[in-house]
Amino acid sequence: MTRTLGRGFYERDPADVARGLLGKTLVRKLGSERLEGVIVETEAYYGEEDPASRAFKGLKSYNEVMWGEPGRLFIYNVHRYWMLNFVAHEPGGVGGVLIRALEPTLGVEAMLAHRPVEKLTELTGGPGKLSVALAVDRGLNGLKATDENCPVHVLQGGSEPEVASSHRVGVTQDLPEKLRFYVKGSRFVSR
DNA sequence: CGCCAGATTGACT
DNA sequence: GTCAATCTGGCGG
Repeated sequence: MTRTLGRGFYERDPADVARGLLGKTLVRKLGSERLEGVIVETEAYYGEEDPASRAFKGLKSYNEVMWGEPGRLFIYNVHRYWMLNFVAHEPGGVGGVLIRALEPTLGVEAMLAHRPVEKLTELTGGPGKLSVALAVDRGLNGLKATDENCPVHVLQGGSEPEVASSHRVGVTQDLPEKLRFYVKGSRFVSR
């Protein structure tokens, strides 16, 4: 019997949560369909002290969930794509973890219906790609992923992969810390 | 209201 | 390598 990750998992420093999510299984329930993939790449974001964070400009209606309960979904738009994040921070803090890449394990046909591609590594190897494949959009923002009935949640257990880190991708102003984490050697990690 | 920029992607020189 | 698509919010008139 697999269980979903609870609030305690997400109520830590975002970098620890980002590392901890690697190797775990992300579940997307779509009606009667069930899509799954193993998380292979994440990035941590902090609050108003992090110039790359959506929380940098202070509390706004679109980013308010970053101040809220750890384990909720935080979804926002960049260009024409949706970014899937989990709210993660220590008690009283602000932050989140961006899911950047997955290795598809279940429901590949349904994912391909959302996002037709030749190679499987092109299906979920990037934050925008993965959201299209899993049909993630704004409508999921703020949902409690700690609830196993949530259409998006993460399972306990999984492997403990070898983790590598680097600076975050695509940000104009990064912090000195390396806040991007990925499974070493995975073909599904973006770029 | 109009214009700019962004944690992206894909098509093209 | 460059560049634009297309959505959302920030900001100035």
